[in-house]
Amino acid sequence: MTIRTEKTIVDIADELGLSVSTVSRALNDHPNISAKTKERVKKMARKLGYRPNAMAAGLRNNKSKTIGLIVPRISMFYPAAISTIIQNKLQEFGYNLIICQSNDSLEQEIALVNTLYSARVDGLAVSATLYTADFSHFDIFKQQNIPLVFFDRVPPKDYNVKVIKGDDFLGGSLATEHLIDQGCKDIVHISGPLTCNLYKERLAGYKDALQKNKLPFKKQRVFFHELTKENAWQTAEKIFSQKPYPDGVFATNDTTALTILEYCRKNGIQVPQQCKIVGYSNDPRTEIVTPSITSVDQYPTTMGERIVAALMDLIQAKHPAAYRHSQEIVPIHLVERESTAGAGKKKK
Amino acid sequence: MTIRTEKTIVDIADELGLSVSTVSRALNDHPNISAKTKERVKKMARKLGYRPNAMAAGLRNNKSKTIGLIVPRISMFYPAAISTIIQNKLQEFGYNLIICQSNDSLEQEIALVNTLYSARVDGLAVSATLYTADFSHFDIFKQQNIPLVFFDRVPPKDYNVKVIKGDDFLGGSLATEHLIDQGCKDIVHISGPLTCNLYKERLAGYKDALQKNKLPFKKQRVFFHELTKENAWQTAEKIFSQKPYPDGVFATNDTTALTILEYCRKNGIQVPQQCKIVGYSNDPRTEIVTPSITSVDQYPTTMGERIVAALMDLIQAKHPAAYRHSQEIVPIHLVERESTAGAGKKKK
DNA sequence: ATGAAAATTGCAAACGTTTGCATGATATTG
DNA sequence: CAATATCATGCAAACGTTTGCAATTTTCAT
Repeated sequence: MTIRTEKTIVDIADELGLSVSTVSRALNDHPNISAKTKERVKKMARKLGYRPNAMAAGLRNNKSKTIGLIVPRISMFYPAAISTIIQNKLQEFGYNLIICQSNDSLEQEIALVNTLYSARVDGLAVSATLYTADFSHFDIFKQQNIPLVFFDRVPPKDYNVKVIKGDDFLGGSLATEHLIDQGCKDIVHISGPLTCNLYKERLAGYKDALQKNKLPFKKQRVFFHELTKENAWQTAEKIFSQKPYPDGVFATNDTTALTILEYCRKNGIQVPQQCKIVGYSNDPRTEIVTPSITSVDQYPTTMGERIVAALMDLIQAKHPAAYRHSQEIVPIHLVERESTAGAGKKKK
Repeated sequence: MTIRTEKTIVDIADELGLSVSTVSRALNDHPNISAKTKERVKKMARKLGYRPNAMAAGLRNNKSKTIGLIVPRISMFYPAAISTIIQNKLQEFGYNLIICQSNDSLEQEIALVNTLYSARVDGLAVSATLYTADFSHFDIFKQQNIPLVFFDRVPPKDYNVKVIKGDDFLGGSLATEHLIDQGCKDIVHISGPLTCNLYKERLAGYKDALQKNKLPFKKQRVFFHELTKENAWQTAEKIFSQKPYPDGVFATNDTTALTILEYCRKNGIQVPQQCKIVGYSNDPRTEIVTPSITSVDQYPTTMGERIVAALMDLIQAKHPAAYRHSQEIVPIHLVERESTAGAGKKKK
């Protein structure tokens, strides 16, 4: 039933009495082809409505001009912001982007790695699942020497691979220190699964800041949950189920910070007077809520640009030696807002 | 320098002393192949670490198992929410998704259509640019009978194609009527470029509601801008540059509504007492801001699911007759919040 | 005009699959 | 046991490009 009307390079060749090789070279501006032949060919291509078949070219060249991206979910602010940048940047380089979501499921992540490999993407950028501890399903990419870049949620150092991440230790420490500077003495930290480097490092930063400021680290003042809104609400209930209330909360993501704020507002706990709050990622929502929430900005634009730069680098170079561990750190900075306003002994 | 280690179907055949055709059929569970051969082949495939080459298969079959998606930008709530759903749904059907952003540039949109065609996507879903009036660059897809679905921002009826859209007329009218019900007499509407069906229809809904309630439609109470935050702020300044202030504002998107609220708060205009506000899309930000903003929910999940359903339908059926105009309407509903609380003569 | 160098074009194989048709092997029937 | 039906496998072409090498044409100095 399908009416074949797709024009190929062969049609152009026939029409012009040329060989397919000449047509191919003409379309690709090969130096061996005379200017006037190129013109003739291109004109005919336009006339026939010819569009190159990327799959055929890809098969022959063993490259797809396509990059794969795996993120937990594209509806979350930080990965969404990064995806946007990556997509736009890659477009400039003539690459397509296949965006996939693991939905934080290891099983889905594994499946995606395989389909993206099957699609023969020329490179892969990944922010792993919360629970990815074993990274061996990414081995094919290393074996076949296909550019592979991890960002944000990354594997441990011994999984030799290119890594671009934020300075989560510094972020955790700055956030905590800021709360201390604003007068907090009893700071709760809400963390995530420690399988994930992010939360481990932010927690370490939190500990470090307490220590440097001679405040005790208390195990029971650290809460763990799985970073959904529902869980955050439960954690809030736990935190405020008994006195004394903390005078500061450092949440490891903004959704949690927003939920804590909501809980406080609904339960008459004054923010920032009674309890100060800091979040992480500088989600736009933290800015518009009342009071606005102090948060750690992760420069998603920089992150996205660096990811693309790294991929393009690896694609160009492509000497098999590329698979050593190499880590790039994207800076962070604290955006101070109303949720941490206070007496504020100023920083020295 | 590259070490070829990619295993192909030929390697499996050699290893087992079978022909490639048998291997191919075995891997695809063709009925003509005996159970034990299938087992042997699959086992060897696993052992060799074989991964199918999607490009080779695609070239042969003339299908890529890939769908293209073009949206203005994936960082905006509504398209982002839809993309999420589409991606997850397609994954279930074994399709990859190439997400592209036109950045509301017609030029980029045209380029994207061509690359996606070159990639030989098996289907294309599009939410057009604000300024796309001529849709002829999508003609190739129609000519080649490749499933094509427009959603949200869609072409006019005479561009015979499958269309899935929200009920924007109803949305505009419900929003306006709600403001009237809450006691507003002088309602400003902030619209977008009328090249885009969405804004035209919401505006029509606004007019209709005024008329039905015997309120005058005044041209100078409708403002047009390009829906960025900066422009929204300028529009706010224009609106409140002279008295009388409007007692209601119906903004055609949430970013604008949020900006109007911000302006009001900074300038001591009480919301909702002095001025009520309604937005469009039910962006999560409208819920958390103070006061929370009434907005029109567009059921992005439903939209995403319908898009995928439509694409899969077209892919299955594929009788060339598919290119008649066909329109599907996704319902909307008004989510009432604090920004329109008021006397409220209740609806009959 | 001659020959060699330079510029342009063509031939044919290859990329990794899938599939119509033919062939070979096994089972079934009278 | 032959003849036939059924099942399992193989052959070879095709999908639309790209590219090394060979062949042809043009250019240019002698």
